[in-house]
Amino acid sequence: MDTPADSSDVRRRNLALVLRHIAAHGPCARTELAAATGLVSASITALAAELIGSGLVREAGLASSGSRGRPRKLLELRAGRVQTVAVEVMPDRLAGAVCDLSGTVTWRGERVLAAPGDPRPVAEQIAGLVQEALEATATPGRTQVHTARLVLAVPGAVIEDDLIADSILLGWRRIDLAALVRAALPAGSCPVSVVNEANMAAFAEYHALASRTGTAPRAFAYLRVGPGIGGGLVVDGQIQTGGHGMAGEFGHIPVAFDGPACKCGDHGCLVTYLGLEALMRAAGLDPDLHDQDPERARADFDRRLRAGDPGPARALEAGARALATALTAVSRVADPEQVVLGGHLAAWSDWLVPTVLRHFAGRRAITPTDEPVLSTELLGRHATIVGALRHGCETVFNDPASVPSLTRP
Amino acid sequence: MDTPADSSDVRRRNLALVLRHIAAHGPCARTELAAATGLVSASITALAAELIGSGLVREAGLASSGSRGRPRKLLELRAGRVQTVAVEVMPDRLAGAVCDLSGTVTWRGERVLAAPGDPRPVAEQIAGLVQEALEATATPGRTQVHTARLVLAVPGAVIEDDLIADSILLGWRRIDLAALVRAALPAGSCPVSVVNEANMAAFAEYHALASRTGTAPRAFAYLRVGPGIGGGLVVDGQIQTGGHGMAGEFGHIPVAFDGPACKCGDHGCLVTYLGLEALMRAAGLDPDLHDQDPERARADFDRRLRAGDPGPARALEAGARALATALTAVSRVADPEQVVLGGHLAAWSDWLVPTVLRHFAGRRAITPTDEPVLSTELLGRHATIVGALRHGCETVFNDPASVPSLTRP
DNA sequence: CTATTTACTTCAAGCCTTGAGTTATTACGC
DNA sequence: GCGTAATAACTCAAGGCTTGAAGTAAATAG
Repeated sequence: MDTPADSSDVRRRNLALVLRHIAAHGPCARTELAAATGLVSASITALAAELIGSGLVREAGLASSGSRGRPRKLLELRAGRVQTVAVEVMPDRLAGAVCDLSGTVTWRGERVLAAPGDPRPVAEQIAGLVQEALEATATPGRTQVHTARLVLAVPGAVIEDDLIADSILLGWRRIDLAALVRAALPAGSCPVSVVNEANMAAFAEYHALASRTGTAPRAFAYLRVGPGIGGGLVVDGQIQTGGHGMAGEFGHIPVAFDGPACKCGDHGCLVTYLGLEALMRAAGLDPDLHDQDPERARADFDRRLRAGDPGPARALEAGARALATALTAVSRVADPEQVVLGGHLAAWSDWLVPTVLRHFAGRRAITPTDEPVLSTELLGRHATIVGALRHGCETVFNDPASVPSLTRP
Repeated sequence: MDTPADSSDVRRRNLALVLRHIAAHGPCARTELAAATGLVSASITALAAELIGSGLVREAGLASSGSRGRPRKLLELRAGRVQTVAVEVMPDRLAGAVCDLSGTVTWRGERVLAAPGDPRPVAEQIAGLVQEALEATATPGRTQVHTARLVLAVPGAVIEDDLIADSILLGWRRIDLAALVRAALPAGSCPVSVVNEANMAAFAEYHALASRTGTAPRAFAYLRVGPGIGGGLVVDGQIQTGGHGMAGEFGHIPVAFDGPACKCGDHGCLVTYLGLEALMRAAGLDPDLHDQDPERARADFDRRLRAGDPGPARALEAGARALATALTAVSRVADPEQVVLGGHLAAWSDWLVPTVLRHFAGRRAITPTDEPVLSTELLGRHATIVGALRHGCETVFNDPASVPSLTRP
């Protein structure tokens, strides 16, 4: 913000503009790029030359448009030129993935954590998984691949740019995971970022929704209760982290100050109404099952719900009121245009959303139409890692010049 | 976001950097500017020359630093070169003010609205007040004054850049106030912006706090219940408006889904616990007094509170629980580092804040230290117009080149 | 009075975008 | 088959910007 600008910033921005257009709209000619970006064709020539030089883009044949005139030379993204590695750090295991610039996942891997509590061994296992990923995706003889970034998605608050402040789930406090992983990787490896996992899921859902509808909402919220509780806020395409890396923790929005006690120490959090354990209790099912085997508990609840058992339906009906309240709070604070529900909120949205909308409708007559549009997640379980990968790719989309020139074409 | 950049953007940014530094740190020499901005001294020479040319800055004598060497030529903000006009539109009256670039208010004026409901007459009366302001501040013979912007602060949601979507208080729906005022002003007048009034108060409090503490919080929230209910969210120095211009409406955060009915059509909004009428009712005072004379009601409540009457204290004690819940919701969504209370929340903060903090402390042992720092407003009643003026000045600080060169020195 | 130190300015160089003019490559009309 | 029009892309000088080096200005210390 307070650094001076020079012509390299201009170049960075315009390269990004061109690269983004090619990535988003598929192969296109320089003329189209000029029209779409507002740059003059001479500039496109220069920018395209640089992108071709760094291998991010390639000329992919001609497109005779039927009409007369010189045919267009199409510029195509060389997605394989860049890859991003993401690792999702869970309490008991790691999940890793690699994708190229197009977002195509080229590798997936998992690893059960040997010493979950201890940050240093975890960092070493992360580094090991990353090495495995890089070896698996290295194809000798193929184009040189530039690894843009390693993104570590953790369930915890991340502050001060990539320092994990706290993670209850992992039992960590002020752990600089990025530094630990950097130390465990060979020198000269790619840059490392640490981000919140639910925020990445939100980021992924945001982009999935944007590409489905064709327009990106200015303010967007993702709220997940299910395997993992959390969410994220995206404003103008940027993940909002807040002052302590805790923005978007929608699961712990209090919906009643005299509500049930929550594990977080507060009372009446949304999860105390919509968490699976709470739902089971409200449905008259045995909540102990949840502790023993959450997945079976979920399946059991789901089966009974779909079978027409009134207990689960009643539980969701009550939960929907809490959800409506929480979503109202989100609207009052951040006013998203669109809210996406995830986890079992998405799975059981047929029972939840109508009640929520009814609640909204009750007041829409008086207040302005400021309710968010509700929908359910598009990516589900993979959202976190997809978002983390996408987040890593943003590095390149924001600054294409960070990719070095190809030494040999 | 998707427009190309060229060297004029570089110039804009660097001019802004220099002007901001001079404005924030008082008269300073080119060498200091070079050190502070990171620009090279040759660039500072050129940038300063442009700022001097447009009259935003002037050379103000030498500063012999005591040590040897050529003395520094100080550059000083010429605050009077630019002025900003702001009008706060209230249901029954207008309040206007003019300030210069330093934020010094050079004129204040009021006008009782003749036809409050009707947008066009209101726009004409706004234009009249603005004309009055411009005539009152015009000093023939003095430096040419550039009027950078007219900012209209309204109690309502503002979307699509300066179109008022809805204002319940004014009874307006989708009124393009900026266009109406532009039409009522002489051709070639300054640009007109429409903004939410509580957001501007938040903006003012944000800057007041930042200049008092020396550092600006990354995420900041202002919450006012008093004469006018509302607030605002400032992230990285930017007012957050949300998708429908409704971000920061903290007064209508629901704190209990089965709480009292609110005028907004919802139940359990924060104002149903901390609005003055609710407080009076909870204190066992006659709530009808509030309708008749809110100011007297407030004074009455205040007197009894300070006299040790247990009723008002009890009402605030209960309200504080609601406030703690609402602030928790704000933290979960936006995670501000700092929250400023305004209106009677500020006046009675001695009764509210300890209870709120006690509530926070009850869970701090378990969750990370993500609670916002609480404080009370620094500007009070004038915050809205001060914020609106400041917002107008941002036009110039963001783009000093928008100020034309002086025709005569 | 000179040397030194510090502040500021000047100027050529390097990037970047732009606009005009040039070249490349096709289809259409005859 | 050939000239012409049309479209795409490239080349190049010009202009704006920052920069680094060299030069000038103006004080103090000895």
